[in-house]
Amino acid sequence: IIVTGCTGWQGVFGFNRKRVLVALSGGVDSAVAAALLLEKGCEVAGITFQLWEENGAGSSGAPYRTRRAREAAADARRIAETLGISHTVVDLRQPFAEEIIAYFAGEYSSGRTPNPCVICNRKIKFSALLQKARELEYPYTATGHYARVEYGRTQKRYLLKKGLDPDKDQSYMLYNLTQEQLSHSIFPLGKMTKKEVRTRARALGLPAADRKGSQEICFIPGDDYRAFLRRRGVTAAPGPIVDRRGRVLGRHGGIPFYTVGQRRGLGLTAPRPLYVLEIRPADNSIVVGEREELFSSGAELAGLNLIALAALDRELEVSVKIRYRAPAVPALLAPLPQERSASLLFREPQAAVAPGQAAVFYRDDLVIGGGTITAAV
RNA sequence: UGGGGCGUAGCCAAGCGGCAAGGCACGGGACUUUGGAUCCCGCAUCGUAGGUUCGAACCCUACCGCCCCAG
Repeated sequence: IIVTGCTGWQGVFGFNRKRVLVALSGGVDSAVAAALLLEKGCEVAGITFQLWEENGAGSSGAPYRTRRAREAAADARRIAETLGISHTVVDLRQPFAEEIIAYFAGEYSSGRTPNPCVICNRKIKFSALLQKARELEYPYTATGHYARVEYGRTQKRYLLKKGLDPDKDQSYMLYNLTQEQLSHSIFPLGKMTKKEVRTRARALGLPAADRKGSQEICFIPGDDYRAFLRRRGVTAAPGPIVDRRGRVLGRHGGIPFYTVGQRRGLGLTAPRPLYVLEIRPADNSIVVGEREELFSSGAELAGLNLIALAALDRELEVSVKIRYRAPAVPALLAPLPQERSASLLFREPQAAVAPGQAAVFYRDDLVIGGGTITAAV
């Protein structure tokens, strides 16, 4: 197994910088990442971020998940002990609530479908990780993500690449990272498969080795984001559900509780399944239609973050992921006049292009960049 | 009371003589660092009782229930 470990980085950063601060989530991946760095002779310290904890009993059947969240730090500590490395816990609940939770609720309230992890990685996790690394004088940071970083000599930029395990690749979630963040990042699992990671974890006797990876949004117990929003007092004014022709088919319980592409939970009767095509905050309506109506030929993006390019100054053939769990599809990426904006034209129409979601574009394994979908075209 | 219509799973709803579509909802599983996305699997003997028929949810009769029109 080849690991993008410290050795590979010495050429770039000099010789005696082998101190790595590893973010330990309490799960297998980050634990193995830390272990691999140790094997490479790095001086490793572990850090765990406390992002969220819901106080008070959740609504239906949430206690299990809630407890899990609370135990994550304890799990991480146990892992650190097993590995024989130091470990600190950093409380980021305040900034997390202000940045991520607020964004999350705000987006849903506006009829968009947020991707909190993408924002969190940039603004919270990697930001705090780098800051802590500086404080503690660790030149490198590492996480258990399935992705790769390289320095591109021709581009003179730090490049993000897909993880080699096609089933686990998490580069999508990292497209929003800054050059600064990438320049310090090591992803020890970038060339490994999940299976290999589990095997290593077992061999190392890591506590979390066989635990099933449960990855709901880290702050949503039981995967019920709607209940979460209600608990946070998100208001929901019921409104009409209409079809493309404007016929009223039913009522919805409030725009925040729906997402483009959604099929379940509409409570409508039709010969064929109905999907949410569009959410219109302007008149508080939700437009539904059949599967075929869900396809769009393109999308508009804002908040562009480029990784492999300094600027997008011409059209570019790329493959793009419209959502995390979707294959990359061919598309034409073109700059738009507005700052950090671009348009995408899919080679084949794509289903459920949801405003708020991230579009990440690639050339082969290389992440070119990404942006937030503002509209389906 | 007379005339007409209807009664299919929790809901909506196909079928109109040959082994009960589909959707919603529900249950289970897969997937999983966004999204009640996606993907699998499960889920009724057809208001009741008879009759006709090799065979009925589909035809006939009676009853029960509901709806509309008439007075």
